[in-house]
Amino acid sequence: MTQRDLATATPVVTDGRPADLRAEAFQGVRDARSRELAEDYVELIAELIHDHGEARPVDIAARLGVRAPTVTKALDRLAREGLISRAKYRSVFLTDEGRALARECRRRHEIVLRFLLSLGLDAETAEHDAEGIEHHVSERTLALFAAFASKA
Amino acid sequence: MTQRDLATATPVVTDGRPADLRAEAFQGVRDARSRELAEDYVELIAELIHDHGEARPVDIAARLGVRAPTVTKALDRLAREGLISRAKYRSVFLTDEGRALARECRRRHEIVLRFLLSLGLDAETAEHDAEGIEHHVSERTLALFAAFASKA
DNA sequence: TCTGATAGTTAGCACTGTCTAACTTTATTC
DNA sequence: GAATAAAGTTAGACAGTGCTAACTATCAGA
Ligand SMILES: [Mn+2]
Ligand SMILES: [Mn+2]
Ligand SMILES: [Mn+2]
Ligand SMILES: [Mn+2]
Repeated sequence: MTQRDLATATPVVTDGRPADLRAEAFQGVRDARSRELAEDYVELIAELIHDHGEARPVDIAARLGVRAPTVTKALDRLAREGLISRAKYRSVFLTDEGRALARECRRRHEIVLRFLLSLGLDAETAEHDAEGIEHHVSERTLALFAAFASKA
Repeated sequence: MTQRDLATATPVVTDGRPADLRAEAFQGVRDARSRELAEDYVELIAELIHDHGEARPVDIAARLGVRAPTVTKALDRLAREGLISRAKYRSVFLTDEGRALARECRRRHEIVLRFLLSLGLDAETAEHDAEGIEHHVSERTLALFAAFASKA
């Protein structure tokens, strides 16, 4: 068997799935990862505005566990992407688009969280895991999670 | 209410949880994210070695859906971290540490995958979501997933 | 209204993870 | 065994995500 055979023998199969389907899955995960930050930021900003009337960088930093300049830079990106609006030395506002994304993220977060709790997980671990998992669940999975949680 | 009050009123509570617990969760997610790449690589390398006798960069690249130089650089990092060993222009081997990590990742991957399937998710979406979720499930959650899948 | 404390920004560093273009090495095939 | 194809590396670009140190702006209280 030549190397080329090894690499591309008719449909390339490793674990029973063609290589490009796997590649697609990995691509999807990379995409999700690139959106994670923005999602956590807008979700948190919406929450701060709701609970305290405004979202200040210092509060964002404290809750995310990062330093102030990290937040400044991230907010610049979010502004560039049209998710927030801001003026120098002032607190942050969500654009319509940002608000929509925040709502969507909050929904995902809560479905995942309720699901984990309904499985019997303790509250702290559930919050922990939900914070990561929320960015990697498809709409289909989410539907199953929601159904399970309301049945349980 | 002054700004300082807003930020640190006795225990800072937003949604019922103190800010540092949340920060810890986000820190955990950032840590997980920084391990994701290494995990996917060693898992895939182990699989290629098992199925084809060797793990060649070109095959890794095809399955991950990235270009060859991306793989070269990633493999350099993995070697630096002691997870793989390699010689220039040759295929890749796992160190003992790499093999151990690969086993652990494969286990997590399979538990998450089986769980999603047992919830009723279709195979392709399950693979997709598992590829992302696997890096963000705690051992506790994993135990609940495994129990649910074997009961179902 | 000063003034000191708090908040925010800027500059600059480090590392990750992706790419393309160009080159080198290895493998296949005639 | 020489020519060609395939695989792999190197160099260099660029964006993201984090940090510290140093500066600037705003706010709160005397
Ligand atoms: Mn999150
Ligand atoms: Mn969240
Ligand atoms: Mn994965
Ligand atoms: Mn995996």
